[in-house]
Amino acid sequence: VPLQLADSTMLFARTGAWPVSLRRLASLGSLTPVDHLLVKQLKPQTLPANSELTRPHDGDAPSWILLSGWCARVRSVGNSERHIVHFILPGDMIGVGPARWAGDRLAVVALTPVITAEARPLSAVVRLGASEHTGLVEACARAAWREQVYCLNAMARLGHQSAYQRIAHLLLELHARLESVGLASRNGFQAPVTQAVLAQALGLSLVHLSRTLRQMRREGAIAFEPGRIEILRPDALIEAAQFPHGADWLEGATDVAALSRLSAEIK
Amino acid sequence: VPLQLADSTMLFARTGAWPVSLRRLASLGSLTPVDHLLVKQLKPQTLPANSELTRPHDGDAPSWILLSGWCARVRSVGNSERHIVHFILPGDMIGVGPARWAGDRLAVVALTPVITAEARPLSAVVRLGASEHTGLVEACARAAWREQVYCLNAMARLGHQSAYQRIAHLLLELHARLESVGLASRNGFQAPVTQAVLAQALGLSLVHLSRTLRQMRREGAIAFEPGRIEILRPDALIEAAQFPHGADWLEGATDVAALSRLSAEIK
DNA sequence: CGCGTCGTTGACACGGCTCAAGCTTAGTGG
DNA sequence: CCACTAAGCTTGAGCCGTGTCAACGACGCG
Repeated sequence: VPLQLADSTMLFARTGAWPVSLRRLASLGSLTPVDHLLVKQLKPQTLPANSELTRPHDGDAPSWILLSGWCARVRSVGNSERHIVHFILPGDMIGVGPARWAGDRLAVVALTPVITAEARPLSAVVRLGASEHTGLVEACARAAWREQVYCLNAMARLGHQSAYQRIAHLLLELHARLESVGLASRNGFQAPVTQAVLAQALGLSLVHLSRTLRQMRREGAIAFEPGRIEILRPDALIEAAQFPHGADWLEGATDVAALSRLSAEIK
Repeated sequence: VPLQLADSTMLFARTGAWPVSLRRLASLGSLTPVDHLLVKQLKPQTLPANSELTRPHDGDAPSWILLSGWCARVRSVGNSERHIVHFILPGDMIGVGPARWAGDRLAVVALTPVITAEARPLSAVVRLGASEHTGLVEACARAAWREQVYCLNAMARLGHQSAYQRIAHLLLELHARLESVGLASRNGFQAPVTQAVLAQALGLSLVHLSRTLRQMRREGAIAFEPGRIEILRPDALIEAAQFPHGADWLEGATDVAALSRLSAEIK
């Protein structure tokens, strides 16, 4: 686990600040220099693993922007079982955005030590929808949108896929998400979480998850060491996953015609 | 299946019009007489089963309000398997509301013959957020909220529950939803869908669903005939379900203290 | 009457869970 | 520096929940 943290904080220190969050926002909407300043002025702080960033029924939920480490939205079901609804990765925001949705009411916990920033100013701007920040507002709206898409993906995984398929799909999704903020190499990424955590997100038992991961490794589809995962044969995983893992398939502004034209050109 | 339809249309004819939808909206926000008129002026129409009310990537998705029959948001995963994300019941709206969320991009199909009304005028009013319609706007926002809660419930079911538990939870949820619009008796409701449909929503095979339903009947927990389900021992189902089935647990405006006071008074 | 859909039931295979043990690694305190 | 411990991962054995395949009956419809 410390591997990833070190990595992340190094990046954090090296580039000055905010590379992840700005990269994320910029990929979702066009930011002005003022927007950049707005984000950069937020004060980062570190929190230990297992901190609760948000409680289930928080009156006015705090707003955060995650700079390093992984979090998860969780819901406890039954006796002491916790269900991970979806992961929150560096660059993601928590409770920021104009459109609140039901998932916002679920608790958010830090799965690792994290670096976050209180994003109240950002949230306020976005909620006002100031006209000089349309790019920023749009970026936040899209971020919220994606969060929901990841939930829908999780549903499809849980409802209709085998362990192997679920794992394949989740790994591809995580890779795509991390890649979009520059935290993944071409075919690998740091995954600073325990297998138990992945199991909770996939609705599998720890033992079976471990077994299936090993099978994937045996087949040469993936490789992994503690804290890091390599996707050796993306095609194999995509084949197994059976449905799109990016967030684009439900992207707000894209239309079908354009998409099919695009895919035709690629072929 | 015709049982339920006859029932519903009779209700529809008897009470003049719109009892379901108005009841639903009124339960979510306080409506003015003008709001009532606005809803009543929508023109109802009937559509056959399996109609697609919304396609996956519809440019400007149409708005509907469902008056009779059941619909579902579906997503196809893999080869020819369709996943039912959640059910849309009489009184529910489709594509109405200020806050669009990702689920809106999924296709909606009619599971039965349905009576719907094009709700474009309603949608327009809500999207403008006219100040003389705050109650209506709030009602729509809450409706959208609930839709999301039902998705989250589905996730928890799929991720961490056995067949028996999933069925128990879904039945309770459906009962609660139908009861809130006056379409359920104290312990039963019309369920005009095939077991295959329930299986798709629960992520179970048709055969196993059938078996488990029969087991529940054998135990005296439920009773059913084609098109209708009775919950004979709610306590048994609640015990099995293990987590709340109503939409209240995540309700936007309510605070915990008020809720606990309320439940204390009831006892 | 024949047909298709829906529900039911049985037999069987298999995926995934549970229990349990053993292994590595890192952290802790003597 | 070396036990000692705890956390995480792996592996095996066995069981049970579910999926699959297949056959059948009931019902509604043309």
